[in-house]
Amino acid sequence: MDAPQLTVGEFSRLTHLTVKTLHHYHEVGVLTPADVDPVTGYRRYALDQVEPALLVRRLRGVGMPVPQVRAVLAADDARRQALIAAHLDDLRHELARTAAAVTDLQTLLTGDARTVVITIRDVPDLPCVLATEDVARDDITAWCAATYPRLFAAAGRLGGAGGPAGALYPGPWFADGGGRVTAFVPLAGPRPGADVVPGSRYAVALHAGPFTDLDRTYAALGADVAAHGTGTDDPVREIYLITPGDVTDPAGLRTEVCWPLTPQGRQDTGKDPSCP
Amino acid sequence: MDAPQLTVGEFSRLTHLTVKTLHHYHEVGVLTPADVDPVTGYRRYALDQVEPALLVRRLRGVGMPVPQVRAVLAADDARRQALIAAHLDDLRHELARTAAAVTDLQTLLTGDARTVVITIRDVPDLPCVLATEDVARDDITAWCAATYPRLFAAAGRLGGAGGPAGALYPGPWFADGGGRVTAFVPLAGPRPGADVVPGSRYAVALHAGPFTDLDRTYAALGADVAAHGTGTDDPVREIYLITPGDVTDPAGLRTEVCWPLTPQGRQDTGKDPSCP
DNA sequence: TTGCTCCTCACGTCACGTGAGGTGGC
DNA sequence: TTGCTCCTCACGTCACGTGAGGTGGC
Repeated sequence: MDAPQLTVGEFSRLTHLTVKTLHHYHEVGVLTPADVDPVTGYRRYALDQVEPALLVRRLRGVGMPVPQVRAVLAADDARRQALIAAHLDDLRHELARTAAAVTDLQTLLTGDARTVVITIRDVPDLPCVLATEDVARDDITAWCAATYPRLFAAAGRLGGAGGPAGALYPGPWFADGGGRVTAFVPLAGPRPGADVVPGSRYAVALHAGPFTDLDRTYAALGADVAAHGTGTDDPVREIYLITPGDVTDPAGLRTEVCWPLTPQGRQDTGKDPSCP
Repeated sequence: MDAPQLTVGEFSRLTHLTVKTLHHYHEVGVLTPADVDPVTGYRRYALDQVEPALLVRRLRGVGMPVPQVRAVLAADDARRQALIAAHLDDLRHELARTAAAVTDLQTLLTGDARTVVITIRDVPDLPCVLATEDVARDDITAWCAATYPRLFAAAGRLGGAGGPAGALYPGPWFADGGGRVTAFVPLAGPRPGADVVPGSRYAVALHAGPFTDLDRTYAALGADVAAHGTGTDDPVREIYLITPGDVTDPAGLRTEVCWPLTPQGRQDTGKDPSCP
């Protein structure tokens, strides 16, 4: 007796996947019918394809991308567990990101911390250890998490860090959704042959809170500079006074945003609240 | 003195929206530049467009669809609050859905409740109040929540309900992602002129747990029927023994799934555990 | 034979991203 | 004048959904 096979319609009834979805899964190789009639093109599914189909439905239901679903189906049990666990971890991160985004939105709506104090500061050339790389906007957090420990370790071997770490973001970085970034850690003393982050005159604002909110400070700062017409196209400098390594609550983070000015622009205000 | 205007690149630096994103928002009318040079096509943004841009970034960050974002920007303060609150509510529902999907996945993986007991039952014609409508799969939960209270109220006026409510899902319903559904509530006594849900022989399985897991029971039932070759293309019947109105934990739900058989098919098993 | 199921294109959706190829402004 | 910024198509991505137009099986 032949093992019974199912048409797409019947298979769809068992699995609650639409026919169009089954066509799609056939096309991309996620659920290939046990049999395809070479003349009519009719798809035939075997009963033992029902179980994988239920799994596919659930994996897609938790947002796993189709290529990963295919990988899960092809994997043995141990690897299957690992792939699924990894995706659930991605889900948790995504959830945390969304929660943070809701907080950001509410912060904006309630108008908390709207006052941004802008000071003018001349920053000298800074001997540093630094790293420059092409980084996409989406990868910047992971890149920083990997890079700064390395830089601090290197600085330690050269006499220790001489101040908070920072980074340089060229003008087009945000416009392009990524690009060349420079991360640096200043050295405690002058060091012959060390890299140097060039000084400049800056309009500086202190950003309190999560990085996702940085655009608020950028906006206030950039709008002020635009209104005065004294900006340049040099990179923006960020200085990380209190970092995710120092506090667990993102609300505790402190970052200085430094917008480059022409040397002939506004005068150094001397009194800089964040640099007493 | 002219109010300073910003090029896309500059505006992008202030708002952290990419140039491509700003082009897109221009095209779809979310953020229209204050000025567009008629000859070069150059976009110019005003400083007071920075604030709406920050809002757009946050609304998109919490997943609000672009048309809704446009509506928020166009709305006055009260309506704006309402639209945002409504979306955050959508987000919460989506979150609950995902959490349930994770549970479903884990249930499948641990293999809990895999044993499905199948019985054969002859169901007689049933006098009912019923509602038939075209419903998409995504809308089915909301439709049921709206329809059953109405049906129970109607049954009450006709002498009360004579058993648990149910529904008929035609064969192609799942294949097509929706279609004509019939929801019914049986009447306590015979009632001249009342609608009748026609009886049939069914293979019946009791589904314990959330509706999102129903495919598991459909699969077991449909596979069994396919293996015996005694199925028909009549609608599947669901019977809601314990409904979301009865319990808060979806794990407590009890639903009978009835797969139609030919009258000459397998015999009524007589002893039906869920119908003592 | 009727009507349902099945088939294959081909295009639409959503919110942008990715080049290609060309021009404007300092 | 060079090089950067800006522009407009046109097409790609992702996971299907939506018809159109036609054929197979009971």
